[in-house]
Amino acid sequence: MTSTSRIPRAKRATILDVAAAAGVSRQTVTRAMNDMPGIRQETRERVQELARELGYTPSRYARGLVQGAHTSVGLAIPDLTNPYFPAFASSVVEMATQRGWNVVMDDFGHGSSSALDAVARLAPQVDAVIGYLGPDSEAAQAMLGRRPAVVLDHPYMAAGRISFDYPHAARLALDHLLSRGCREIAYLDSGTKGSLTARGAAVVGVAADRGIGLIVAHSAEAAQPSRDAVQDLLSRHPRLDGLLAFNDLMAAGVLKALAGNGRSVPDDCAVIGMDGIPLGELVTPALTTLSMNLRDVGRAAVDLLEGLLSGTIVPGSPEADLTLRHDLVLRQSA
Amino acid sequence: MTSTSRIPRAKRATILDVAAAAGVSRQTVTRAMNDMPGIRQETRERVQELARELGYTPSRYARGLVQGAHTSVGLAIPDLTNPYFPAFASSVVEMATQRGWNVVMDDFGHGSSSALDAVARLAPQVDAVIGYLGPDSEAAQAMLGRRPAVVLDHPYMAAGRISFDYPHAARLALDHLLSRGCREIAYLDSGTKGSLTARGAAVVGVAADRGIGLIVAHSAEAAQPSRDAVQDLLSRHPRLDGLLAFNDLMAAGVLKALAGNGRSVPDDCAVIGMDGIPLGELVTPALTTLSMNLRDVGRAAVDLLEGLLSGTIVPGSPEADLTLRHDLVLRQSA
DNA sequence: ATGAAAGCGCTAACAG
DNA sequence: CTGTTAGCGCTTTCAT
Repeated sequence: MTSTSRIPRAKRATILDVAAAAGVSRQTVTRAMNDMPGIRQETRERVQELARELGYTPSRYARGLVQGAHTSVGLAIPDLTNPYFPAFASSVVEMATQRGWNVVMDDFGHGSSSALDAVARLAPQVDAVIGYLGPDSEAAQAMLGRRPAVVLDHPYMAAGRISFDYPHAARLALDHLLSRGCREIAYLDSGTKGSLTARGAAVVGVAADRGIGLIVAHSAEAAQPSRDAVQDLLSRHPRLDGLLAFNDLMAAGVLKALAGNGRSVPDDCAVIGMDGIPLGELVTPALTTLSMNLRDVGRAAVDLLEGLLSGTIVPGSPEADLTLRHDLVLRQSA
Repeated sequence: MTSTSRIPRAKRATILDVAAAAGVSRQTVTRAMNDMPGIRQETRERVQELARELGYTPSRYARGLVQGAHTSVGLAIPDLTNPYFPAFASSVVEMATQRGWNVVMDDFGHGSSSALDAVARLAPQVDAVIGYLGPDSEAAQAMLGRRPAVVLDHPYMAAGRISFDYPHAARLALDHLLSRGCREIAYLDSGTKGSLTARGAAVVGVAADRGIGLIVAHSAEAAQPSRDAVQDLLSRHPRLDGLLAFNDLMAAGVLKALAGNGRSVPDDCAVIGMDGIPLGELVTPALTTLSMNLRDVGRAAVDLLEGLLSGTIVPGSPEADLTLRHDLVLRQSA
C-alpha cells in the first residue's frame, strides 16, 4: 500500500443517535444515562444497552455548558523528578479530590518549556492555577486574568501566595551547626555563581547576623551536580566541617561526595538538608533536615484557593498571603 | 462591620457582556479574543481591554462544544509517594503535552479510594485513561465504554496493555545472585503472606526452574515496613546471603535493616532491587537493580494510546499489547 | 471591517 | 412515565 488509508475518525455518537436507535426522546436517554428517576427500569436498561453498543459517551463540553462548570485547577510543577514536587502534587490532588475538583497537571521540567508555557497550556482548561511559577508568576497571573493563581515560593503577590520563612529556617540550621562546634561552614545553593536564591539570601543574611564567614557554593538542583560541586569545594576548603544544602536531593549528593572522599558524617563534616522528603531517611547517614510538611503545604494551597474561588478571601489581601515555617528534624547527619 | 457583606459571586461575564460593553457584536469579540483577522487593530485592543476589565474568560465548555474537543487523558496513579510513579507520570505528562493533550491526574493512594473510584472521577472528564489499575482494570474499562484504557502491569487486557516480562527479570536477578555464590536467597514480595504478586510468582517460578530453595517474605510496599520484615527474616534465617526486593523503595529499607544488623552489603548479603529509580544511586551502597526506563514506559503508553485513539491500533489486538523488559543495572549492592 | 444567523450536544423546566 | 421546548456560551458560516 503506497497511500495510507485515511479512516476518518468515526464521528462520535450523540444523544440523538441513541434516542433514535431506542425510539425514544433524548430526554429519556438523559434520564437513563444519569440514573435519574421518572423512567421505567426496562426502558432504562434498554437505552443503556444501546448506548454501550453505539459507544455513546455524553460530551463533557455540552454537559458542562448546561450544568455550569465544576471546578478544575491547573497544577504547574517544575520538575516531577525531584521528590519534593510529587509529594506536594500528591497532597494537592488529594485535597482537590475531596472537594470534587479535578486537577490538570503540567510538568514543565523537561524540554525548553517554562512555567509560563505551562500556564498558557493550562489556561484554557482551568479555573485557577496552583504552582511553583518563579519569575513567571506575574505574567502567569496576568494571563489568567481574574482567575486566581496561588504562587508558591516566589515573592510576587498573585491572587494568593505561599511563602516560606527562610530566615527562620536558616537560623535553625546555622545555629545548630554552630552549637555543634562547626567552624568552617558552607552553604550549597541551587543555581549558578553570582546569583543567590531566596534561600541563599536568607542563609547569607543569617550568617552575617551571626558574624560567621560563610562559604557559598553553587550547583544545579540535583544530586549528581551537587556531588561534583562538593568535590570541588573540598579541594578548596579541606577543613570544611559543616554544610547546609539547598534541598534534600542535593544534600543526598553531598553525602555521597563526602563519603567518597573519606569524610565521615557528621563527625568530620555535618550536613543539613532542606525539604524533609522521605528520601532523607533512606540515605546514609540519615539526613538531618529543615523539614516542611508537604501535606500541609498542599492543604494550605487548596484551602487558600477555595477561599479565593468562593470569594471568602480577597485576592492580594493579607489573608491570601501565607507564610510557612520549616522545622529542624534531627537525624544522623548533623 | 458586624455582617459580612455577601457579594454574590458575580455570574461570570459572557461574550455578550463584553460585546455590549464595547458596543460591538459577539463575533467581533471572538475575533478580538482569538487574534483572528478581519478586525481593526484599534477595535481589537479596545475589546481586549474591556474583556480584561470585566474579567471575561471564554467558557471552555462552550468553546469545546463548538470546536470539537481536544484530547484529554486521565492518569490514574496508585501512590505518588513511591518515586516510581511520579517518574512515570512525569514522562506521560511530557509525551502528552507534546501532542497537545492535557492530562488530568488522579492519585488514589490515600484515603480509602480505589483505582475504580479514580476512574469514576476521571471518566466524565477524559477521552481515555492510562493507569496502574490493578484488579479494577476490567471494571474500569467497562466504565469507560468505548474510550480506551491503557492498563499497566496487570493481566487484564483492556483496550491497551503494557506488561513487564517478570520471568525475564527474575532470571536476570537470580542468576546474578547465584553466580555471585549466594546460597540462601530470599525474595521480599509486596503484600501479605499467602498471596504472591505477579513479580513474586515469576521469581518463585524461576527459582524452581533453577532448583534452588527460595525464602519468600512479605511486607507492605514502603521502606519502613520492609525494614521490619528484614529484621524478622534475619532472625529466622541468619545465614541469608542474597535478597531480591519487590521494588527499589523496599530495597532501600532492606539496606537500612541490613546495615542496622551489622551485615555488610554485598559481602555478607547481596541485595537487588527492582524499578531503577534514581533513589537507587543515592542509597549506600548504591543499589543494584532491575531497571525499567520509566521514560520508555511513559512513551510506550502514550504512543499506544495515540494509536488507539486514532484508530491505527485496534483495541485488544496484539498491537495493543506490549511487553517491556527490565535490565540488570549493576551498582554496588550485588 | 463588522454583523446576523445557525447550531455544537446536552439537561432543566415544563407539558402531556 | 415520556416527550417538547428552551437555552447554556461560543464559533462557524454567510451576509452586509
